[in-house]
Amino acid sequence: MEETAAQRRRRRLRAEVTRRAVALFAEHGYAGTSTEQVAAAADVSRSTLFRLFADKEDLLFGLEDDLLASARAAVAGAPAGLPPWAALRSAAVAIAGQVAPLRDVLLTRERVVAGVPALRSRAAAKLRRWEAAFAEGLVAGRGVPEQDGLLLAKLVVACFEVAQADWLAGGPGDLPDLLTAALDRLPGLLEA
Amino acid sequence: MEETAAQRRRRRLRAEVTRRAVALFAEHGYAGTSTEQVAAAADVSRSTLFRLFADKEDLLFGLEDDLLASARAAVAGAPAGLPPWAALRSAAVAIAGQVAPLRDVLLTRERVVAGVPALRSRAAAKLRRWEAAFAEGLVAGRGVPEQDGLLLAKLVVACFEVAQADWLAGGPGDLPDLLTAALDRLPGLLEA
DNA sequence: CCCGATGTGGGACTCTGTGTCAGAACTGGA
DNA sequence: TCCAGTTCTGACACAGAGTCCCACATCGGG
Repeated sequence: MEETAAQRRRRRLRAEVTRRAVALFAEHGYAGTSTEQVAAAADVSRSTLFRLFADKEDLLFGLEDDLLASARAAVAGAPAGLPPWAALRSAAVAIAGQVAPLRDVLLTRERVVAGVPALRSRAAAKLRRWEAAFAEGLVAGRGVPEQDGLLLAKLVVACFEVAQADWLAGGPGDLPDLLTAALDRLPGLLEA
Repeated sequence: MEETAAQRRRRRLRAEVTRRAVALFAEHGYAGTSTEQVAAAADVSRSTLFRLFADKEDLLFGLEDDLLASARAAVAGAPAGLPPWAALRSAAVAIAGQVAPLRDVLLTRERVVAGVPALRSRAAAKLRRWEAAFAEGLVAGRGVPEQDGLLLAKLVVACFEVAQADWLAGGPGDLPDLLTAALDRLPGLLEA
């Protein structure tokens, strides 16, 4: 099943609407921007808006969904000889490289999300989907026990999160390097 | 500042309303239960309901808030000689002991939350508040660097979560033991 | 050219969450 | 005991989110 023309149009429309919505939120605040205003700014009806996005929050979090699938694949597809943790590391670093070009959008979103508890919940949920994706890659592609897979995934996402916060805040180096540094710090922390 | 009579009454009222709300949600589903029905079942007005709880979701998640503060204290108050990770471990195991008697309520809640994405977001956010509490205990009470504290907190919460899932699902042993087991498994996972 | 399927806009509706307001209940003090 | 100030409560009105339904446009295949 290739990708139909309709699907392609839908994706482009989603991306465009997202772009304008984030801009509006950044300017007038999240609560201060109604879905009607977003719809108007994006030249669609409110009906269509809710057909494209599950809810208002989805306007902010629908961006990196493509990467989720590739995360799962990257874990499962790592060299077969690698032990689980090493495979996970390499996959995470690879994803980090793909996240890099999104820095500006992520920064803007971060600023909007920070002030709204409901959005921070949603962000947390998003991270759990990352955990699930990594875990599934380990379990399905490498036969890692389910509990161990989930635990490992949580570890790597925790490092990712810390590294990304550092990176967005303007820390030195690019995201993959910061992530590697965080991952390397892990064993030492458990001993101390 | 002792606790005023008004504060005590408010807490008891909150607990009672929560009890009835969870029961309603379990019976008719979360979406299928309006805040008006909850208010009626709890013999308060809708106004009062929203004065007691921030929002509808809070009816499910306001239960363990007391434990959050005690988590922070438990970390900061662990024996001064203990290294950070060991202090964190002992605090977490202590908290696990206090969670144990809530098993039934937690199970009911789990069943309601499982089917509603928005509630799962909220649950994720709740876990992050635990992370923040543990991290703050480490940073404020023991001078651990902020990033390390957050990372360690995430590790311990990840273990807690895995252990609690196991415990609620009927795994063998009580929560503190399961938590200890998960914590012990951590170093091995990083090497393999 | 027609026809069914899919996408879109419009509008009505329910429910959540906020704000206001008047009155009830409780407080400490004369 | 009564009074004045404060706090709590219920009733109501309102804006916005999200759902539903229907009429209309648009498009690809016979």
